Amino acid sequence: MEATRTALVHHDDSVPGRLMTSAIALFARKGYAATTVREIVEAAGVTKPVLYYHFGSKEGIFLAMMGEALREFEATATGALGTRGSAEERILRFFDSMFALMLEHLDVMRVLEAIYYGPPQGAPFFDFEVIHKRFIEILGRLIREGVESGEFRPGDPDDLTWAILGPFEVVRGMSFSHPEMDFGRDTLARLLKVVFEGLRAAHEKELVQ
Amino acid sequence: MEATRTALVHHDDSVPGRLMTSAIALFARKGYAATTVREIVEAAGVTKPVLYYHFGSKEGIFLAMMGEALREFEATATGALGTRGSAEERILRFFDSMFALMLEHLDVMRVLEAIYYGPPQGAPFFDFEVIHKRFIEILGRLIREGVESGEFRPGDPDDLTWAILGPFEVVRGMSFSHPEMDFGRDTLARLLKVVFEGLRAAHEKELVQ
DNA sequence: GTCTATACAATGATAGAC
DNA sequence: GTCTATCATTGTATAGAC
Repeated sequence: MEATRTALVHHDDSVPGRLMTSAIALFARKGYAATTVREIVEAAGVTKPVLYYHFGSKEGIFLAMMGEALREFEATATGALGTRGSAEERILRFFDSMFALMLEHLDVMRVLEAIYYGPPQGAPFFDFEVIHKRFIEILGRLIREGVESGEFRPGDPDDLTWAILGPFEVVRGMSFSHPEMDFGRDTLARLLKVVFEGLRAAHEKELVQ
Repeated sequence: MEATRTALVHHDDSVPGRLMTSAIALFARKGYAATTVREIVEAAGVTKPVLYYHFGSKEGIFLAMMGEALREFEATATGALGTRGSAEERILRFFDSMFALMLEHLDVMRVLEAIYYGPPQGAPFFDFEVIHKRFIEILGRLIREGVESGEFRPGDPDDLTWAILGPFEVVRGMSFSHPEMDFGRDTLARLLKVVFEGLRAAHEKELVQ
């Protein structure tokens, strides 16, 4: 059950690395429950006891995979905060970093999100909540700074936070369901700008409100 | 393999209805692959051959479930279009109808989306694409009308469409991952208003662009 | 660390009586 | 239409040799 300590998401060609690479690809393509240990070890070119030796169980390799993802997320999120500029610029930069990280590890993210948003598929418990919570917390702080400085219009900071999260959710979803449409970082930036700016025509602004 | 023709999502207490109710709840809670036929029939208070008699297979009951969902979606989407008002009002109404439908069938949606956005979990093929496509197509048409009438500012209609989809994606995700937070229809309406209006303060509008 | 061989429970599905 | 009993297969996991 002991997990390895090396960075397995950036899979080297060691035996545990190859096992992890295979597991990620298979979990992403078929789901956790539908993937068999036999398939994982065959794709890695080893036999079953090798997986049990290195990861202890099917659950073990899953948890190792998620643990590594969590560490990378924390590092990137923290790094993206140490920049300067307007609230709008900092929000753009934060989303861009997070989305780039996601695109780098699309398969891991697919597994992670399938379980976070959907049925657990028999996968062991993993506290995805800390990731989601931290993401929203960072975003909320950036929004609040923008409201306090007068850069953003007054309004419920929570509502503004959820609203600006929208474009990220859209490109995230499309990256999974329609990777061929290439909803990349530029698309995300464009959609964010639309939300910053609003949809209404200028002359409508005073009319409605 | 023959599917029943009655509305199974609004489960009556017939035997096929009870089987469908159980299957929906279990697929939603554990995932398609992780749910066993034995669990379904036990929850429905019948034995295994009964499921095979009515639905032919585990795949059969899944496909019946999705077929029913597709029919309900089509009916609601078409109904939501026959209303008048400004583009903004019609968009709000369209989203509200779709979200209400989703909340009514949270479990079915959880299964559907887990497979649409994530790994298929060994579930049989179902063309979810027609649902997604029709959703976007309707939204795009409403946006284009608003741009042409001058109600919305000029801009790439596709970008505006994806941007206004954001709030829906946010409340959808939160309904699944945090049902206790009650991201309901009112929240959706508020977030949509934020996007219509934009985040920037009024005096910033001309400065940036 | 990796192998062959296998234990053993659970799975989807069916035969045949009623 | 629903049951009991059972099948063949596949699942995770392990023992023991090298």
